Amino acid sequence: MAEEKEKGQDSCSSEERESVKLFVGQVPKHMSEAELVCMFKEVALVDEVNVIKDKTTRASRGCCFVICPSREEADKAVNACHNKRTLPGASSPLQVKYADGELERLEHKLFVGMLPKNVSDAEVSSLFSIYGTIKDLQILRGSQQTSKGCAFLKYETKEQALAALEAINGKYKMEGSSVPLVVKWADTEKERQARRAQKAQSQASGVSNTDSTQQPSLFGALPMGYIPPFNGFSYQAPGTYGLMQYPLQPMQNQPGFHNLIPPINRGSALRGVSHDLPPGIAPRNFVTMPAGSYIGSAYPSAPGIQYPMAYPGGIMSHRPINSSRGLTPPAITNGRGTSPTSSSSGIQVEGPPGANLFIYHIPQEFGDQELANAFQAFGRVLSAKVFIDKATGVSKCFGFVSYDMPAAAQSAINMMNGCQLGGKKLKVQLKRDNKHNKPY
DNA sequence: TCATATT
Repeated sequence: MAEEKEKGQDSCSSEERESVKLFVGQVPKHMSEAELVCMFKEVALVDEVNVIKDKTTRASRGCCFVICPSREEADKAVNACHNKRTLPGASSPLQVKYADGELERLEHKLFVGMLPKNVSDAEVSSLFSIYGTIKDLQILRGSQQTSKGCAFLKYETKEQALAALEAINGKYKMEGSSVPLVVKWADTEKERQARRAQKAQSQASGVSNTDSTQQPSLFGALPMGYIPPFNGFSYQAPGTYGLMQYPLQPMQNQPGFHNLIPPINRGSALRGVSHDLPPGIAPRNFVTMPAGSYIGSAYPSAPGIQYPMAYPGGIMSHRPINSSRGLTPPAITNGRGTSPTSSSSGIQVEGPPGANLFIYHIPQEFGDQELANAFQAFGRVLSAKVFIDKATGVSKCFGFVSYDMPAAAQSAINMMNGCQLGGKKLKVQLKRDNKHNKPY
C-alpha cells in the first residue's frame, strides 16, 4: 500500500497501475472466492476476489468485489461478463460494474463552487489549465444561461486535480467576486443518491419548507458536508431546515479525524476544506439527520387510506401506521401472536413452490410489517418484503409474501387479489420461479 | 411488475 504510493510520486502517470474494483452481482451464494477468481481469470487479469458476506451470519450475500490491476483489465471483465452469462442457481445474468465511487475516483473529477454568475468557460478553463490538462469542463447553468455558481471539471490525472484543488480551494477569488472559489472532489454517485434521499425524506416528513424553489440557493448544488467558508456558524441555509444537526460523540471529534476520511486519497481535499473553517468547526463533527428521526415525531396520517370492511380478520391491528417512511424501527406487534416471522429477523425466507406470492399495488406507506399483517390471516407468513427505492427511500409498491404452504398462498390470492387498498386494487399472484427450469 | 446485493 504505502510502497505503491511512493511509486506514484516519482513516475509520471499513475494511470497504468491504478487498480480498479468491480462490483459483481448475481453470484450464487455457494460460490467460493477461489472459484470466482478462476472464472474471472479466464477473461481478465484479477488480483483478488472478495465475496460480500452478511456481517453476522458470514453467509454470502450473492455478490462480490473483483480487484483488477488496471482499468483495461477491469473493462475486459465487464465486457466479457456483464449481462453475458447466468451462473447456475442465479435468477438473472451476472452484473459486473465499477464499484461505488470507482468511476469518480478514476475520473479525477472536481467540484468548483462560488463561481461568479457571469463566468465564462474560458475564464474557468484558463485558471484551471495552470494545473493540468482539463479533460472535461461543465459549468452548471440555469434558464438564462447564467451560471449557477458551480462547475464540474475533470483532469487527466489525480495529481493534476489535487494540485488545482490545493492551490485554488478557499484561496483564489475570481475577478469581480468577493468570495474565494471552493474546490473539492466531486461527490460520488452514492453520495448524490444519499442527498437526494435525504431531501425526499425531509420533504415527506412534513417539516414544511413551504416553497423550496424560492431559495434554491447554492446549497442545493453544493456537495454534502460542504460548509461555506467564513460563516461556519450560520450555514443552516434556507431550504435545509428540515434537517437537524447533532454533534457526534466526543471521541470521534478530535485527533482521530483522519479515521473519518473516506479511503482512496481524498484526504487532502477534506483537510483543505477544513482549513478554511473557524477553529473547532470541522465538517465531520456534525452529522445531518432528517428531522423525522426524532422519536415520537408527529406525522400527519397518510391521507386516503381505507381498509375495506371485507378485510379478513382484524388484520391491521390497532397500531397506527408507524411513521411514514420507515424512519422509525418498526415496533412489531403481530396481530395473532404467532411466532416471529423471518421478516422481522431480516433474512428472506422463501416458502415451498406455490407458497410464494408476488404482490403489486401495495399502498405506498406499507412496510414489511404492514404487508405481513395484511397477509397473515391466510396462513403462516414466513417472510414479507416490500421493495424500497434506494435513492428516495420510497416504496416501489410491490413485494413478496411467503407462506409455509401453497394452500395459504392460494387462499390469499382468492381473498386479496383485486382487493381495494388505499387508492388501488391489489394484484396478488404466485411468484414466478426461476429456479428449476434451467436448461442442462 | 418478480428477491438489486457495495466488505
